[in-house]
Amino acid sequence: MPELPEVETVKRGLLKLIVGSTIKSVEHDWPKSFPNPKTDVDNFLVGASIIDVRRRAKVLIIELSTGYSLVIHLKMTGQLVYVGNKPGYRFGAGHPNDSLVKELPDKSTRVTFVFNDESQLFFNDQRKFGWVKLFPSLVLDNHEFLNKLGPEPLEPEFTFDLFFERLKRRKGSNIKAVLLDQTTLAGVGNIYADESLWGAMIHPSTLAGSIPKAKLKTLHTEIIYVLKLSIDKGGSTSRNYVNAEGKKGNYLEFAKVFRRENQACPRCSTTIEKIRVAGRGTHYCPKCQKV
DNA sequence: CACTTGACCTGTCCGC
DNA sequence: TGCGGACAGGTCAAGT
Repeated sequence: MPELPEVETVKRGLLKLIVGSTIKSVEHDWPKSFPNPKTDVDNFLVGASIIDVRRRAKVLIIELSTGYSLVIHLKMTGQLVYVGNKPGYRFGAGHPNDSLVKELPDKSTRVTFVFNDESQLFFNDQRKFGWVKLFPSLVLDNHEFLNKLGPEPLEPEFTFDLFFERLKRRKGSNIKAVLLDQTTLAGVGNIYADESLWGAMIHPSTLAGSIPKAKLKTLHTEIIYVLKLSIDKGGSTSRNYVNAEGKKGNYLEFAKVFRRENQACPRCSTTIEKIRVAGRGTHYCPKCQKV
């Protein structure tokens, strides 16, 4: 999925496109994608207006007028795409190369929301790992699911001292696994783990507990840098990702190592390698990222 | 607890 | 051209 920058980009799109809209009906086909009791759907979703759209880690929270919220995880291949009549908005207009989705619904559409003005929001998910769940808004802030997540890297709370503290309980794992662990730090996934480790010149297999403090300080800076840069570029489209208007993100044009195996390292020209770390494909420069 | 591995799914690509 | 296996922006529940 979509990591922090992609989810943030979707959130910003939805803020412009669906806040104020009222949900007229909902359809869904795959139970695990939409595991909600029918009574909740009838009482708290149908007829509800969209009040706000927020993000925590890689999770989207759509706050409803009924006191409930739609909580959405896109996992690996989830998309939330709006098709409708907002002024200035035309789905798929004119730029076929910018879009992965030509017509909706398609065969990966799992949930369809229809608004009062007949515009629609599609939750597509090829691999069916993602989900859309209704929760009472009041319990969300104390829900263990959100509570156990680590700090938001783009909030002021994410100081180097906090990062250093959080890393202490994961001294025995390699740093790549630690960056992917959402309870240590929220929002980094496979792309930005590789990119920030390249920036800090740390080998992805390095034991977290063995990294000098100065390098961790650089890593802290790089995490923030790559996440912000990616939001600037509208996120990364590696395969499936599109924003709320169905358009791809451009970060990978600026990526230093991710999906660039066999290309030259932009820093030292050594050939970038792809290996497996923490069970994930991992890209790094063997010369400037030593263990 | 800390850590690793397989499972959840569909689709695509690569080698035989 | 067909088929098998590996792999893909992510978590979880199990296992050690």
